[in-house]
Amino acid sequence: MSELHFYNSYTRQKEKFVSITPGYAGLYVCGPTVSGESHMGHARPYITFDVVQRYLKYLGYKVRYVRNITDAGHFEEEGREAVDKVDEKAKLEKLEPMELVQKYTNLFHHAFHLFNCDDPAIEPTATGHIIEQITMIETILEKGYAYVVNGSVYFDVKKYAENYPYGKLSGRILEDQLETTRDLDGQDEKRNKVDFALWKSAPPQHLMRWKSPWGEGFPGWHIECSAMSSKYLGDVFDIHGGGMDLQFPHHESEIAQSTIAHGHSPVRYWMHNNMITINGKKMGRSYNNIIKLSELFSGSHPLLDQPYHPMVIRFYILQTHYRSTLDFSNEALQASERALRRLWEAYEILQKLTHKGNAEAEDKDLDAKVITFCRECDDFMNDDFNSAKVIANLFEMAPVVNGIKGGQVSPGALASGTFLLLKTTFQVFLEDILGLQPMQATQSGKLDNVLSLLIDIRKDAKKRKDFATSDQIRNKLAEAGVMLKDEKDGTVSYTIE
RNA sequence: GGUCGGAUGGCCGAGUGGCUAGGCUCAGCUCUGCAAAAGCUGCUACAGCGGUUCGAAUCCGCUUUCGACCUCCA
Repeated sequence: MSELHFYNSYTRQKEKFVSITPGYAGLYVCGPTVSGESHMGHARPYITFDVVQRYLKYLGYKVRYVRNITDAGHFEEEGREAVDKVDEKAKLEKLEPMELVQKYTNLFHHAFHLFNCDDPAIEPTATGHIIEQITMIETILEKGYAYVVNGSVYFDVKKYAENYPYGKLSGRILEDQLETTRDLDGQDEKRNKVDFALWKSAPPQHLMRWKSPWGEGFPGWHIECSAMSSKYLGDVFDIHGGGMDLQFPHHESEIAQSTIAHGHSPVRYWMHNNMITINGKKMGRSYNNIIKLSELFSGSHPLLDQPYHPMVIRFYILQTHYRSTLDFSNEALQASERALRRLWEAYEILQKLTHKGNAEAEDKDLDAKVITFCRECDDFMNDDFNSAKVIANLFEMAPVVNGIKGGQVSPGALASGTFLLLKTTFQVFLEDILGLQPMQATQSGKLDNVLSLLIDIRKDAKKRKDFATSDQIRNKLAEAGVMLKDEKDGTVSYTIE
């Protein structure tokens, strides 16, 4: 079997994954800012890295998955006065800031449970790690790479860039940055516009504030991830993930801070997922084009033709490689819904099928094909987590499964070992690695009883060739959202929408 | 303006220098009382123009065009 390789944004090439401690893998993913409801764009990273995390576990790694909650607001540094989004929103919603962030943290958790994302092993909050952040800032000050102005602390990027490769991750050249940003307004406390805040002095009306050696204030955005990732994963850890839009300045700043504080770069492998777009444009709060997850699940958004099940969204995201943009459209989502339904049905059929036990395949060609399709799934995941190709292979095998059930493929076409491999591959990749689940909630026994009564009545009608009655039952049930299906063997199955 | 990344069949989307991913839609056929489902078959694309090559959608150059980042952003 091949070995895991994936694209490292830092080196801009695919690299073989070698963990720092054999058998263990540390993964840090930038979590959400909980000043508002999560939208569709947020689904991309957390589903992507959920699969990464699942796959590492599948490979046998003990994974420590850390994903933070940013519950201390960031602030706009340039132009007007600092605006803290949490602070601002709390005032708007007339909530205590911690009340606000709790509310949106809860909503976030709820949504991602619906997506069947595993909970991270540790989910640290920014406000719970103020001391760690202050300590780290102090270290950076001691090393001479930060300066204090009016109770705020700024990181000296220019000085850093003289000694370290600043801009490598995001492909930026400091000189360009300095040149294109010459027009500072006189108010700016920073020595250079490229500098960023480690700690910000809080204006009097600011609700979220903590005591620090530099007066009351609040931490800068970038420092929380550095402080928390190093606390739980160490000064150097394996993988850091997040959206591409965080590459600069967030991740670039993380590297700079940690490099000074700890003496070396913090991360071995950087991974960045691409954006979800809508009409070709990135979906984002500032573009005013977001579709909230709650709206997606309920269908309550002008752009939505219908509600979409969380599993449809998950499948839709995994059908595309994580480094490609993914454009939203109802057509695409509906295609995913049908596709997932078909694939899942084949999977359920497969789990119920039994093999007749022949050790030798009756159809050698088909047998060999199936073995190849199964084995390739591992190779595809090992090649930069290519879930799109895994799904394509599963679809290749669906007709084999359906064919066995429908009689077009002989029950002994595959050798018993291959049949078992097929079963295992579907189960492992679909459920364990891609993290998909059935869309249909398990029905209550009572409804089952009612339906089987109707099905029996209809069977009698069919026996008597009373198709008017049998069709009436089927049609009326369909109107009520229950689809009946006459199987080849005379049984009747149904699905509930 | 700077940096970077895309442009693939009706739609969504993989992708490797040569062997037509996959999904959805559509059409035909098989099965079926009918339907649905399923199976089979068909629809063979890579923005344009040059170049490298025996051969390029895949490599290079130019053009057109879309986007991301350079402020908060997943």
